[in-house]
Amino acid sequence: MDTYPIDFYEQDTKVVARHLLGSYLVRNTENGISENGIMLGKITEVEAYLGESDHACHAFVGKTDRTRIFWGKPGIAYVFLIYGIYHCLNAITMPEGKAGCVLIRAVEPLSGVARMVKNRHRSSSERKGLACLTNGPGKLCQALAIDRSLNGTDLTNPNSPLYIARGESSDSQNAEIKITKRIGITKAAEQPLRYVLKTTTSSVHP
DNA sequence: CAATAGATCATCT
DNA sequence: GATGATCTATTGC
Repeated sequence: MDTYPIDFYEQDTKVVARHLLGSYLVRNTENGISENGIMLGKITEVEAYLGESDHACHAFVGKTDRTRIFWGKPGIAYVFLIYGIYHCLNAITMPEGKAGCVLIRAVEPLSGVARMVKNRHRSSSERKGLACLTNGPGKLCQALAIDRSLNGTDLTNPNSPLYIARGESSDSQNAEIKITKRIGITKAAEQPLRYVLKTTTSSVHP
């Protein structure tokens, strides 16, 4: 699978966000034993966080131990703990020296699904089916075993335990993308910076 | 079904 | 000592 080069992530955060839709999130847990340590999902929902000027972005507060990564190399994973329980995965964007990131909010499970179910091991999630397995930032991190130990991972390197690979048609996606306000934030909540793939296999009425 | 309370901790003041 | 870029379980119509 082809990863994106660094200059892909150097683009404007909104551009990167839009193009990450339809790309693949690959988790390689490489236990050295079985080659089936790979879990794979298609990115279906993201949000853009625009750096120092964006009140909702962690980088808004300036450089601290936690946020310094924002101004570093693009194409790097920023993983943080939220509400003391769940993790969120972001890809750092913009050239070195400028802050920005894209939050991965949802993926469609494609490979290694059994392991994802196991990682989540909620009895209720088995009842609700696959649709509820990775359709939230905290959920997908749980399913793909993503935690703060992966903070700083190079997402452009296919040898990383976690990386992002190109989708099939990054061109003709414009018509399939829905843009809405970001979810779950209290600051700068009005801006339309959430990007959703319309091809949501709507799972209604269980 | 819609609304909401509670879990739980790294980070920053 | 307060605060979340969330999720689940529970309550109340």
